[in-house]
Amino acid sequence: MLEFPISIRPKADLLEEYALVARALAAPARLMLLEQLAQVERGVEALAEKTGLTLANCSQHLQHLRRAGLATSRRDGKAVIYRLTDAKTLTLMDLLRVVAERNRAQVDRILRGLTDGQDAPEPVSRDELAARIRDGAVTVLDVRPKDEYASGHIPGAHNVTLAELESLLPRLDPATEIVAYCRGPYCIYAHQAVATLRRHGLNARRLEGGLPEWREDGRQVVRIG
Amino acid sequence: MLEFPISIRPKADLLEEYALVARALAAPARLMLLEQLAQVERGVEALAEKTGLTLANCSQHLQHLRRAGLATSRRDGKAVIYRLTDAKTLTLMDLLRVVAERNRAQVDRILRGLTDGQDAPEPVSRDELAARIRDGAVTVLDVRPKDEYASGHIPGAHNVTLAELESLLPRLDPATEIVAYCRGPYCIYAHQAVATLRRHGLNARRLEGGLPEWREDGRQVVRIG
DNA sequence: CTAACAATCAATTAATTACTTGATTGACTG
DNA sequence: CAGTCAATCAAGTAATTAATTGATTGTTAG
Repeated sequence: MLEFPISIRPKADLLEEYALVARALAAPARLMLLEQLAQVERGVEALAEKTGLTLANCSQHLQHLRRAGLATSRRDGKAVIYRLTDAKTLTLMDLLRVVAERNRAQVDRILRGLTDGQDAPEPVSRDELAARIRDGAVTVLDVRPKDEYASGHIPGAHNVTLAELESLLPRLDPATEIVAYCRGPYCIYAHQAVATLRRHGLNARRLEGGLPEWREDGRQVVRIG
Repeated sequence: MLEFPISIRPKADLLEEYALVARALAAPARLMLLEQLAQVERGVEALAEKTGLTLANCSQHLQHLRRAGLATSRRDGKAVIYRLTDAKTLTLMDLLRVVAERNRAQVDRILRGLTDGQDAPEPVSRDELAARIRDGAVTVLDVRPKDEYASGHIPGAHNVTLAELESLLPRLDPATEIVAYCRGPYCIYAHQAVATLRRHGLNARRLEGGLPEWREDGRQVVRIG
């Protein structure tokens, strides 16, 4: 009779299992994929295009994420749709960022480079933004690509890509506060948008976290189509 | 004039920074070191002995942890003492465990092997244990090595290694609940102790987390010497 | 200053992991 | 059922990372 053998080095085997999860987070390509999956579930080909990975490479990275339990997949006709397993994955991603920002001077240097050395103001909390939306006292900008905006965005947010932002500047009111958001903790679009807006004298801040975190808080999200 | 160059691929560079933190967690040897550092700060030689790594290898792993911001070091005479940077590191370690336990059947299999296939009871929360200690209605066992017990333990806990446990069995009262704890989320001593105790008809459960988590809650810890 | 000790560095080898290419599988479509 | 499309697999190469060994640095003690 064949049984699953019990581990003869349980401690080493357990550590190996935990390390497997960490290894899944240990490649930039997979962090990029997780960021995408945090926006909306997608098939392998779409993910490959979004991230610039080749199809086979993308598939292999996704399988790595699935083995580690960070993503799951289901078949839908010819396509295999991947999504994040649960919010624990988002939490893990954000903790990585927090630790890196606290302890790696290099991270500050990169973020500062995004704003031409200006000091960026503190981000707006999601609670605060929700309150200001209720009062109508804020312009909300979603700085992600059109398709991601379409698959879910904060109610009332206007979709403006960075390329479009310049042409929008004259129509923005310097008296109204602007809050910009993007994909979440790893995304730099909102940083860049806020830097551009402030350079032009507008009162702009970033939202803390991005659309995935807003959704995860259980707040309302609007879909198109 | 030389300046720090601003990043020309800020997104890729940021992801590389976050992946660096994850990579630090991606080796069993380093997880073992982090578990040790969670008990008490130590020099490189002591850590090498505790983990079974060679001195040079241990030093290199510790430097990897330091680069990632998970550990920090200070010089004390001839010795270099390493410690965890902050509680974020503990949180990261525990999240790895949670994700692995939720999604990796292999983890269940290993943990079940520790208890001869018995179902283990739910662990006791730290709040509950604190309350029971106040009432005097519980025997607390610290199942770690003597030196780790000496460097900090839960008030009133008795230090019993697994090797000593058998000889203690006759002196334990089946009517009093026993709570066992060890190093924390990656440690299996408490699992094994509880399994042994229950096999002998005693009413034993594990503490949720270990000494580092208890300390992190801001609860009292006793030192010897 | 010299000896002793703790830790790190440098260089090599072994082992893993990432990416590419081309073949294969599975499921729908006409 | 053949054709098509999406994804995976398999095999090979390139790149990274881990562990070992021996030399070197910094610090204290005598």
